[in-house]
Amino acid sequence: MASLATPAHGADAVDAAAALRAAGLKVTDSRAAVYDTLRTHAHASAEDVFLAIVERMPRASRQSVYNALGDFADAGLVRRIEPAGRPMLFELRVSDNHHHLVCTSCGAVVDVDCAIGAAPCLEPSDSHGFILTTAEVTYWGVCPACARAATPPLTEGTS
Amino acid sequence: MASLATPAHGADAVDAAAALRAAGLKVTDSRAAVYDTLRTHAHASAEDVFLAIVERMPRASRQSVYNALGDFADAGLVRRIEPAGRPMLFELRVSDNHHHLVCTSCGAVVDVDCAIGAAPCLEPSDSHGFILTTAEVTYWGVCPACARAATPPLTEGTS
DNA sequence: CTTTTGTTTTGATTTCTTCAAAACTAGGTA
DNA sequence: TACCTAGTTTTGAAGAAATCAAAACAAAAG
Repeated sequence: MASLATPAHGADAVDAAAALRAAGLKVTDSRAAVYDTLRTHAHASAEDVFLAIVERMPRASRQSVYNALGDFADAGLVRRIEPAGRPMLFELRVSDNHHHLVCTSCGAVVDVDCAIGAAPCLEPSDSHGFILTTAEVTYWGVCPACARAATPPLTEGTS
Repeated sequence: MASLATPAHGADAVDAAAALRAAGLKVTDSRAAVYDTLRTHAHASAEDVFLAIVERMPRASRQSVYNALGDFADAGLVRRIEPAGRPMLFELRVSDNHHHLVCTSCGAVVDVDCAIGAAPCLEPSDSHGFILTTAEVTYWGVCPACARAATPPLTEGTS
């Protein structure tokens, strides 16, 4: 195995750099690491990202993660979601109108495509004069894993 | 004017007390005040409620407002909404499935009835095995007042 | 009136996010 | 290549919102 031209995550690094440059952002190791983390961890919080990158980059700081995520969001590279009662989450999927399913028990988040047709929920019954920009749909429920965990062991209870 | 049987907000107080009792909650001045505040201030934050009642009840505390609002929510007397990036808001309108329009500029919140039919957004394209309980729709836009304020004075600019 | 259960107060604490300024570095320029 | 400069990262502190905990207190029942 050639020890020179093939760093473990070479391809990723290149892609992240390209994506950052395309968005008009200066490329740094820190930003590339944040970007790559979002590729493997959909719906990651700032803390999640920090914990993921601090292993490889011991000098990374939470603040730089917040900076990077904020810059990405401003540049349209990332979408920020904030389910009630939970820290912000970030995702790379930005070019479509999709919604989220959130587990009330563990906070797990899953993407869902828009329910009916293209953008159904974008038209409220009465806009009250607001100039609308987006419609956000959040489905709340219990994920399969939590539902299973919550169900009694089945050795007693249901007769 | 009879000084005895007609306290300024007697009717309200009675109604609030009745509502609290009906929900199985002990009736206190503090709770009644919180409840009444929600009747006049739809979509109030805990701080809003506190500021509203502290005028009449100088000894009121933020904590008791949080307690009351939490208890109300648990009892189904109140609905809690948490628009991204803003403090929680509370509303008395609980017995229907309605959604919210939030101003990205000033945070103003307005109720909107469900867009299509009864509960359209309650059915995602794929529930991913989740046991769904609610679907929450938030429309984001700029309210009339903020739109007006943001528009240049119209004495120069548009020719 | 007394008791009991639950509420309010007080004050501290936690969690998440943002602010600010000094040290540093990517990318352009001579 | 060496330098400059705008922009980034670090460090540490501060802020906002909500929650926790225990002692003082009050509503409703007996």
